Amino acid sequence: MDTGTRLKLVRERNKLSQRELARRSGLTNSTISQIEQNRVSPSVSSLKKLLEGIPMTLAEFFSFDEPPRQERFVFRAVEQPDLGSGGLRLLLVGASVEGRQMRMLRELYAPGADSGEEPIVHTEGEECGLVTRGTIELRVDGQVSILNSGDGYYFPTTLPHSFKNIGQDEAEIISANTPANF
Amino acid sequence: MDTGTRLKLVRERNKLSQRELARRSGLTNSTISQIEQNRVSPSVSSLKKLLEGIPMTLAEFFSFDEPPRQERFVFRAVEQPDLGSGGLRLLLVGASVEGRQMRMLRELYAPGADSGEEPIVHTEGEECGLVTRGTIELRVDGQVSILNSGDGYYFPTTLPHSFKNIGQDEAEIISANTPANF
DNA sequence: CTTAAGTGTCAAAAATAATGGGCGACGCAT
DNA sequence: ATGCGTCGCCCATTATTTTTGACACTTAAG
Repeated sequence: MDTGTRLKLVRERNKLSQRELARRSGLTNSTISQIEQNRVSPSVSSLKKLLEGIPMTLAEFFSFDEPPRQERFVFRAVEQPDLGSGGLRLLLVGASVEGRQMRMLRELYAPGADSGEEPIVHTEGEECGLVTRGTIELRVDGQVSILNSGDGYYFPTTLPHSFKNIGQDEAEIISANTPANF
Repeated sequence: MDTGTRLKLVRERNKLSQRELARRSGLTNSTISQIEQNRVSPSVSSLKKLLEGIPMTLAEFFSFDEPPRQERFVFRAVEQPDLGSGGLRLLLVGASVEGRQMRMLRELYAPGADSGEEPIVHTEGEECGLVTRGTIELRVDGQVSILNSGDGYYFPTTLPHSFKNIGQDEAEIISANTPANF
């Protein structure tokens, strides 16, 4: 969705006229008109001023979108695609959900299997999970922890992290992370 | 945090030089230099082009905060507070994490226990989960499904929904929802 | 009907952002 | 030391955005 349409939607939701929003933000009504028509692309500073009159943050503005439309709610075990390789299976729940905000995985580690060092490709985001079977060695930012069934974790994905099954049986983790990268 | 600093941080995290990012985004390195020094405020269209070269969305860019500072990553089973009542235990993972975006629960349903009809208080948000033990009857927006171990679900929290353990043994669900309400 | 205050839009001037070229500084190989 | 490639920054010109000051339209009141 383009910036102009988005602004118009936000403004109308708050029952503000272009002129009223102009007064509150310190810009002019003409500017707002042109932005909403996508005749110009506002500078970040201008947009920021506009949103202060709403009020709304830039983050909220850009993450604002239509409620997820979907017909399917249930994703059977056999329908979950495997994103892993080798001794590691990563089964994705809700693969077909359009525009989802989270990614939930059922992670199955063969004995000795590990996730490999994850490169820091993402500049934001959080990851959490819970061990349901087996014994996992978790490394986050240098810290090493041993997790057994029932233990959970929560960390920012900006930190280097890796998982390894140090038990003799298969280990299982249910994890969720946001945003739903790939 | 200002836009320039933010961009610089994001660019450097992805190990891109101003010129490399310029090449990828179609803008010039001079522009990037000036933006990062906050000598100019980029237009949304320019910023969008820049972020496409990262790649990153505008929403991600503006919701990017300094990495959540926290010392603890692991949350043991015994440390997880119980938010449920009656035959339902809701164990919260990462309770003490400041400003987290998700809420992960380990949900334990006694035979016959249910979650009750959840009122629609939230105008946005998503919920997903996976059944790890037992048999659950899930109702979402009138649709009824039976889920067994390994089956997952994903739906918008704007829809009415409820869970019930229809098996003879305890049932377990690992769920995550966003935003981390309450 | 007339007036006044409200709405969103438009065109030309003023202000701001983006480009293209050039600068000194750094690391690295010759 | 010299050259080479890259880094980020600076500046004058060009391109884009923002303001100014209109315009046409709608609504409600006199």
